[in-house]
Amino acid sequence: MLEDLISKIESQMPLSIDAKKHIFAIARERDLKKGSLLIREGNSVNKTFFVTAGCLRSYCLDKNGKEHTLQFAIKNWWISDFIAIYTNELATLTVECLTDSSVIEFNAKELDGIHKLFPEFESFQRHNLERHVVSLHRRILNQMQLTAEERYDLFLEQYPDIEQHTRNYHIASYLGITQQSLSRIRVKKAKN
Amino acid sequence: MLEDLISKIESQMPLSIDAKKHIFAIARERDLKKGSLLIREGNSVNKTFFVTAGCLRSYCLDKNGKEHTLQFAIKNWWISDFIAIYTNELATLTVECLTDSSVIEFNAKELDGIHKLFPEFESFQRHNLERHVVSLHRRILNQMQLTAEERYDLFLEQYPDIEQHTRNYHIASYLGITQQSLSRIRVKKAKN
DNA sequence: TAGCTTTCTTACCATAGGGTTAATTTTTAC
DNA sequence: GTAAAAATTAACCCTATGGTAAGAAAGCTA
Repeated sequence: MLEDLISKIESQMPLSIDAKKHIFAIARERDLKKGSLLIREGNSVNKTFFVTAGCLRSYCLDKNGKEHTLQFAIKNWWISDFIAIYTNELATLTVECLTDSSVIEFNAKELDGIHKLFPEFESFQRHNLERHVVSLHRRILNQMQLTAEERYDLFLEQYPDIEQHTRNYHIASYLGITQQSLSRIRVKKAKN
Repeated sequence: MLEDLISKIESQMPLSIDAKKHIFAIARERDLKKGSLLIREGNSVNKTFFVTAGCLRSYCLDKNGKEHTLQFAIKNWWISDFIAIYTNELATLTVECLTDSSVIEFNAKELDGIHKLFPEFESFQRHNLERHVVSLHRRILNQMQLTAEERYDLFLEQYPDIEQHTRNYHIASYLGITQQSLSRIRVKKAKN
């Protein structure tokens, strides 16, 4: 529901009536079935999604057809193909609903342009971009310095409830291992 | 030299005399010896660096004392510990000069605050943040879907002149492999 | 509930890359 | 320019993870 987004914004900044109205005007609520694709590799992209229920992921296919999950998104997270959005290139990612989900859909340019109409959004958006940078830096560092098992532990911490919604091979493809390796790790952990 | 930065900015946006003066006022030119550390893990960080000559890198140490290079920076690149800058946490990275280098040092908050005095910087800074996000996304995807050899090829493309400045183990620690593995890859490529 | 489909586990062997050490080459420092 | 230090290569074997395939379990569908 749109109220989820409004309260998320209001937890970070005061929101005028007019600004709220504008958000209502450019937002589109969508309910989606498990398996729906919001963005498809190779298509043009101009939408960003705020998740209000369910679970989605973005992934790419490598030249051998193997999937690599870049991001999961649950309630109150944003998801899109940010490479495509920020570079105006075609999508290299696919965004898929892992469960029945509800999202708020925005035209990325309209959303991005809010600060032109409502300058109070300027630092809010800047701050979100900075946090995005931080989370990506962290992901890179974790991938470099942690073992597959440590990355799995961290995943369970960071996404405590997501395991119910995802297939093992989704998690494996996020961790950068095969589902067989993940299965081995789970067996090993169950023994301890 | 500061002129390098000015012309880099002017290649992306018009720059008023006043704005230029302001940049001169908050910038500090520094010449550094090979091996100097600009940021040390564990210390507080409030500086960002624009490289005008030489070559630097940022890296972290894992719990086994192994180095992992997050970024290289050559002429016209920015480098810092962006996690620390954007979260106000202590540095998790170390920034090191790989060669004698020249940088322009900024207080990160002052640099970031330019758009408050000169609003024309707002979209410039936003755009830089977006490009930062894109490059990090790309790094993650490359690390996930390419082999060590493919990542090395890409590295040579992206940093064509950097090999002269860096030790093999710097490159290996950027690629996520050991220097022995990199050595093997180089031998293999030399044979073809 | 039965039957079908998908996912998960297990076991096998294969392989990329890691760790250690020693020999060689390159760089640094005097 | 030479000696010392550091980096690279090479060879060894080791380990974590991958690929394939088969069986077990779970989830859907009728």
